Amino acid sequence: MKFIESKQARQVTFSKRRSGLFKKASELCTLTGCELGLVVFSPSGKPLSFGHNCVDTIVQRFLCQGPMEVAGDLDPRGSICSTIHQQYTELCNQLEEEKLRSKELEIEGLKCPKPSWFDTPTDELNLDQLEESINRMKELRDKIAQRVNELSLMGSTLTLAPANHVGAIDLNVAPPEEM
Amino acid sequence: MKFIESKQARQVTFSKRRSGLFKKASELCTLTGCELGLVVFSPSGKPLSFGHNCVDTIVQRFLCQGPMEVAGDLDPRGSICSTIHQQYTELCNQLEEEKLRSKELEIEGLKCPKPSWFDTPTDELNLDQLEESINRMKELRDKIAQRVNELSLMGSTLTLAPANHVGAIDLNVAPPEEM
DNA sequence: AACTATTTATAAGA
DNA sequence: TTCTTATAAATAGTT
Repeated sequence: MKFIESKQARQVTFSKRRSGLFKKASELCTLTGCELGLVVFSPSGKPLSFGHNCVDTIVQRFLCQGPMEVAGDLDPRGSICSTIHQQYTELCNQLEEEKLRSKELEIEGLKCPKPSWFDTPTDELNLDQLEESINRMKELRDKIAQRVNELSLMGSTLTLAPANHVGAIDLNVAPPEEM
Repeated sequence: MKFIESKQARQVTFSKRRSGLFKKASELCTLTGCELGLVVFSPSGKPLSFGHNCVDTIVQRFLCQGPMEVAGDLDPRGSICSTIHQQYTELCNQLEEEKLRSKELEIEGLKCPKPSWFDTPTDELNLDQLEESINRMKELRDKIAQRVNELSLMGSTLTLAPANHVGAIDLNVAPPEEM
């Protein structure tokens, strides 16, 4: 038993034996209830599959994304490898996309503002840091004062609550022992 | 022709017909030079495969986690295919890793704290918000005072800069026109 | 595709 | 599982 040289005879034999093979496969399933998947690429490169639903769909999905018509006299044996190559290329693209996505998310993450000095618990600060906080409060105080003035010049109808009127706010930092 | 009820007879039939099927498949390949992949799960769930390396390894990857008996290695280019398959598997793993990384970065991004009220530009605040700022500053002032006291009780060798000594800090909110 | 001689597969029994 | 054998099925060669 060896390769049939005549292209025509080969095609006939393929046709007969392929249907025989599928029949045998089908019988095996009927008789023993086994699950089975079978893919055959014809000498002209056309994929034919048979099998239990789940197996078949998986095999088909992987091997036969689209109709695999082989143009001209290309070696049909190349078809599977070229399909694999297609899959491989697709995977490469997916990987590149994922990497890009990761990079974007990473950049986004770097934009994430660090928790404000104001929010760090006071009892974890040392004297230097406390001093820094005081200085920042001074800056903010000045800005607020400027903004209050700005709003009053604009004739805002809103006013500060009595407790926050000018001169009524004591923000001096005074240790308890001197209070 | 129907399902064989007897478990034993079914197993025997499976064994015989399975080898017959594989033989037919093999003959089809020899005679027509087609490429072919075949997977059968025995009634006991054991996967058996036949085919060209190319098809076989991929089918294995998709269908079989467990050990597998492989019959048939008709493709002399098997080593090339198995290399491609190795690369494919590796790519799959890389892709999974990337996806995991993206997911982690995404979760990290959601943890990103919102910018503190303190950091919002003063000149975008209205009187209510300014008042809120003043009140928060008062809270912070008290906490800082408490912390300064705490540190001095602990006998810290560090001290506040002269400008921030008790009584020297004027954090009163005073509009410029009254300064 | 259909026919038929021949080969091959396989069920049942061992 | 393997072997045997009677029978059934598949198929190569032909039309």
